[in-house]
Amino acid sequence: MVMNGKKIPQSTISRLFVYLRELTELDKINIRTISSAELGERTNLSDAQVRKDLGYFGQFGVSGSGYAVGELKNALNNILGKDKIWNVAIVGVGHLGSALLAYSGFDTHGLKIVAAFDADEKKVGKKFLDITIQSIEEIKQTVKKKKVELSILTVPVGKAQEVAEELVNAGVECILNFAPVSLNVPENIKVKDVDLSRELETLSYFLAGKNGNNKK
Amino acid sequence: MVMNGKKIPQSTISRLFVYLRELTELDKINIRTISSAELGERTNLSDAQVRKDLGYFGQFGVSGSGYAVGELKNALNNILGKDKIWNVAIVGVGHLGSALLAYSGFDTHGLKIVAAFDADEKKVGKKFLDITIQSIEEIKQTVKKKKVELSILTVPVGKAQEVAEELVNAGVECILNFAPVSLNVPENIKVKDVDLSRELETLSYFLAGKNGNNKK
DNA sequence: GTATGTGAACTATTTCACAGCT
DNA sequence: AGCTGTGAAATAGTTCACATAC
Repeated sequence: MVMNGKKIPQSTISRLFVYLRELTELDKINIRTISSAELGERTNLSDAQVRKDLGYFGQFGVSGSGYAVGELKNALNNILGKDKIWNVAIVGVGHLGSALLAYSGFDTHGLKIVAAFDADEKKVGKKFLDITIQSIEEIKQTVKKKKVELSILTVPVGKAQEVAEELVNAGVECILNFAPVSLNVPENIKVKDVDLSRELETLSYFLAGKNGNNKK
Repeated sequence: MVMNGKKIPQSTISRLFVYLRELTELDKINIRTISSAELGERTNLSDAQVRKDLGYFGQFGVSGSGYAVGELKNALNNILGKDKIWNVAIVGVGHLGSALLAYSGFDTHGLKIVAAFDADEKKVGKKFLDITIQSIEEIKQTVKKKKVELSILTVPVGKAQEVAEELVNAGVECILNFAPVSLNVPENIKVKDVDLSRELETLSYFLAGKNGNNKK
């Protein structure tokens, strides 16, 4: 992406959320200022990395003393669009899907689960907290009615492409895909893959000692 | 990492697993050869990327015709150390932990869950399939006894560092960390972070339209 | 003195492009 | 003719290092 003519790495965005989380903690325990070195220490990143990341968005620090925790927190909240609450749908209420449904952490991140879908007729109609599981056929109308903006895809590999198309068709623009398959969707749809087996496999590869180093 | 004097990107390793998965499918449906362009098509990667990745490990292709599916599959299985089965422990049997415990996909990836731990006394002793949940105190002896090589950390943020240290102390060298916190562990321990909230947050940031493009 | 902000240098990774093999 | 293998070019991302601000 581009900002003020500078290109901002995707990884910078991801780290901003980490800084924000840390700043929120610091704020709670009444720490008022922090240097890039300290913030880096707490997040396992270099001081230069912290400054560079923040530098893409403006000048938040004070030479000689560091960053004002509260101010920087607010700035990041603003930059990251955390003022808004996003409506999320979970598609596929198997083990992983129901774990995510039950996971309470999302609210604190501006994400609200408003719907859940499953192809299994036996599951349809069941309630999970305050969400009633609906059938896949109802995706389109529910996405519109509940203004779903983001969806989490936790269906089996074989169904993933098909369901993804249904979501796109219904107007969803962002998909967090847990199926270990590459989804083919239009350019304007943002897909993020989370492939748990692959993460583990990659780890085990490194464990096998076939690598030359062990750096993170 | 280094191989034949060439440096191999971490991301190449990760993609190798994707190729392997695809090749296994192709093999099942009796497709004998495939070009880098076709394999790239199926995995949403460029032909050049496919060839470059494979090129780090040797010459597997035939000019003019492509790669022999079976051969390449075997080569990758070998390179990635998928001949071995890795023993995995899950620490923290909450929603996510139990979803992973129940997730059957691991076996097909050479990963075998051999133990599960939880701090909650009420959960200790309960069985999940053929795994009995043990208390955190038993980590050290069980890791040794069951030869746990890889662990999945699904405990609350506040406990993560402490439990990670216990795992390291018990001899575990690889941790897949689901807690949204940076673990401080010795250099030789391989940690991979999977931060679900962060993935979603990053997606929502892009959804907010504050980015300049929508490329994946 | 201490810590930021930022070009410049460095490192990593991807894409290009084409010689060479079948 | 078609497709690989691979240096070279291009692009992306990180770290350095220092002038500048408080």
